[in-house]
Amino acid sequence: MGKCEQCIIKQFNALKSLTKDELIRISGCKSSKKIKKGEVIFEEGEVLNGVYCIRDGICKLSKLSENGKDQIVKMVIKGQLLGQRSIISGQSSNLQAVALNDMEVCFIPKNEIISDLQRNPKFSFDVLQDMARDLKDSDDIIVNMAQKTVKQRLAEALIYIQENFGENPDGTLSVLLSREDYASIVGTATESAIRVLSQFKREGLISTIGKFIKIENLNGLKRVE
Amino acid sequence: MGKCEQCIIKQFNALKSLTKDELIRISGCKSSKKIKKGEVIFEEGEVLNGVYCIRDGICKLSKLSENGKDQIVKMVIKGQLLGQRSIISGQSSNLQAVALNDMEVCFIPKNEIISDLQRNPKFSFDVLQDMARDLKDSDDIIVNMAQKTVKQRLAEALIYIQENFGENPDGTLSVLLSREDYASIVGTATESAIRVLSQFKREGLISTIGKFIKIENLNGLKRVE
DNA sequence: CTGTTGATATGATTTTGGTCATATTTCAAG
DNA sequence: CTTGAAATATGACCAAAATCATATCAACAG
Repeated sequence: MGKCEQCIIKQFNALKSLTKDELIRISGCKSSKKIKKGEVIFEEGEVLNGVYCIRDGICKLSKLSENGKDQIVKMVIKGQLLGQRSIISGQSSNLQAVALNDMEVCFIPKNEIISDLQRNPKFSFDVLQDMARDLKDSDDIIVNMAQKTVKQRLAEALIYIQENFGENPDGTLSVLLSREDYASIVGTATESAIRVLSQFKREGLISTIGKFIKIENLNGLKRVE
Repeated sequence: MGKCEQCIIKQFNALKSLTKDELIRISGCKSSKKIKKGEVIFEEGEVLNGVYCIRDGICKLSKLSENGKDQIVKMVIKGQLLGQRSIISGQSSNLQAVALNDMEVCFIPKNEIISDLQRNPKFSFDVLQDMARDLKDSDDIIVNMAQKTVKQRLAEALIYIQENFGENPDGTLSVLLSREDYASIVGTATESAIRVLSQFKREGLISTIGKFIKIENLNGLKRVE
């Protein structure tokens, strides 16, 4: 099993602020897991016993609405930590996590994280900064949900995905999402998401290669009204 | 000027975790302010030089959308801290803060808060917990915005305001909001908010006494579809 | 008391997007 | 290669909510 002290993934998250000793201790109690695409990492309402450090892959965090539809709230990618919020609040998770592609994660037990948070101010400040960023992102999402049209939100989602999760060699978005996932990100009906994507394609804003989507006209997408 | 060590307001926020020494130091550099209803506490994009501890009153945090409409993202009330997020992230504020009634606040300089965060793990863990709670609330708001109707959102807003901000002796909601504010909370047009409130009144779910709203049928509001 | 202003209210119309129905395509299992 | 299931696509229709147009009301300065 890999050693946290030597793992480069930690550069991308708050674990980088841990001391060598703390990392060695984590190394000793962490466990590595492989998670297949579509697999549930944790359920809404489940009590988490630790956090996941994502070594590879992407997952979606979603919440079931009262009307029975799933709403994707956030996507978490390689390098980021998953589950801090629940660990810190001590509450059960308010979101479900599902792998969007094959993932590799390290599971770090709750006690270890909590004691590091209480011992290492630099680490806890780093986590604070992560959460502050998340909070800002959430504010933006709320405003977009409330004030923008489905077309605008979908255009922005495509841009966001390209900018944050990267593209394949052929220029297509590296994350493969179903139309239902897109609908669930922008908070609309699956049919509406399909319709809007078809329209974007007709207008030359995007193209598709197999199941993958490629942004053809970034500025056009940004100007969607 | 009041002394933080003796102030009871701090019981309601993370400042309760500071030591007596730390509180005395804050007392020495804080400043008290009175803010009139409608006054702007800070603007979107403004760099904050500290946090506000709210001794009395309520304010709204809103963000200007690209379509020119203001979206209320959060309301902050007596006992809570205002501006932590910006101080922690080191970025300018992404929200505007406006007093909803006359307020009394204490302004605590940034440096003092930051150094306490880095020195006192209990304090920083408390702030972490606050932010974790906020993050969960934001998730819920996102899901509601995406999946519920204007009528449902407005009904929930009324219930939320009653439960969290209390009521006057006559049973009316203690926070006085304009129809425009209600629209801005649920993310709809002012006319729509007015229409829905009128409908609620016609159906006996709420009543009005002067400018104040009174919830007459809580269960009815909860069942709104 | 009157005129002005901003908030509230309501009607008429249009737009957006949800729902339901039905094809079509894709892909994997047999 | 067929068959069946799931994902994608598209049309028709309907409901929710935005927009535009007025009207009414409350508060207040002059």
